[in-house]
Amino acid sequence: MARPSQYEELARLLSGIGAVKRDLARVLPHDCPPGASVVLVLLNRHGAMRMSRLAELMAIDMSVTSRHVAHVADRGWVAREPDPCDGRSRILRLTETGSRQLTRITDLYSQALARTLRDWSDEEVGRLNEMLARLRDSFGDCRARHARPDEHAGTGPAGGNDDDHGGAGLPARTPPGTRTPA
Amino acid sequence: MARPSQYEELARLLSGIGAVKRDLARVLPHDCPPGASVVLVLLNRHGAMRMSRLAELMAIDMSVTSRHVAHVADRGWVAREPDPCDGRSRILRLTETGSRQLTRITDLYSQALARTLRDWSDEEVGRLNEMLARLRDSFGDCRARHARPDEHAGTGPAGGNDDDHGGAGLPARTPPGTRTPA
DNA sequence: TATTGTTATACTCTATAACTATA
DNA sequence: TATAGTTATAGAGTATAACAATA
Repeated sequence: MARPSQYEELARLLSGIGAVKRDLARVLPHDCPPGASVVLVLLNRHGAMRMSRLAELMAIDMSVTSRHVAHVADRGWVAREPDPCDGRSRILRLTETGSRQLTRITDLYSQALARTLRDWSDEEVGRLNEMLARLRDSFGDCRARHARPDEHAGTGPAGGNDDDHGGAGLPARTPPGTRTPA
Repeated sequence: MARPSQYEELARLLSGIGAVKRDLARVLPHDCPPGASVVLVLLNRHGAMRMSRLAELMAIDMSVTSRHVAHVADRGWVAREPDPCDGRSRILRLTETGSRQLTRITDLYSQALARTLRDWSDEEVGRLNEMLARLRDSFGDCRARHARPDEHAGTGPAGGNDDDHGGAGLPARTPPGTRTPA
């Protein structure tokens, strides 16, 4: 348990991270905004999966996920294949074109970060990453506990380690969309 | 300079921080969303200031700042006083009511963080804060360099240390609103 | 003519709710 | 009846551009 002032400071800093994300987003191509990019990143990292699983990884509602997926599917970067196990479901898979697009945006993002963080050592960036991962985990615990292991992975271009489980869900009592009454 | 894989990891983690921020935002009162809350926090921390300075601290366009300020001014939390030095400008100042509102939202935010980060030590949260502050500074360097010291501070309820200078601005070559062509 | 701030418009992202199709 | 996914609608946040008032 930290001192209250530390929490206030953290709250303030988290708010400022928005500007960092906005700046980074500006290096992306016009037809591949952050939401679409994340779809490609996660499909590459975790392999083919269903809509619901992707929504869980992105920690957003499935309706929003559906729109992001429609965007990348329209451009041929992701294929929506029927799920042999469940007619209601669709399996999302990164296409070859999508894989090339992912390479492009990953390069752009990394170059921007390399420019901006040129005075950070590899070890320092590593420590920041660890902290952010732990922060995400602390917030995502309740939601992530229910996450099943990738059911349809393995066949895709899949990535590697599976330490990512998206990231949200409040302490446990505040259901999404519920705010303290004014 | 860090390894490219570290940058990719960081990009992925930053994207996940959005969920953390959304969760935190849900504890705020309906009539005081994040944008409005930040206005109160910054006016308390830096003291009375002009619109342009606030926009700089928030690292957003002044048109957006103007809307956030209108929101909190409508509720009596912030007063827009004429600037004796410049008829075009307005001095923003936190009111007594605004100060009480700030206390409320700070408590809500801190309590939410305390619940979520109950297994983080004070020192660990401190390290995370340092990292985030440095990250913000790395991104905000070029924009912050031009920031003048608070001109109209001192008189307000002003806070303390002035190590905050908002936070954004890309490496230097990418002007706001410019994306790599698809 | 340049600058401060406001307003109108548009875009991205998100959530809720209604709806279709399948289990 | 319950679940997977889609679509319509609404709200928060931001950026650009046009505008008013002042320097």
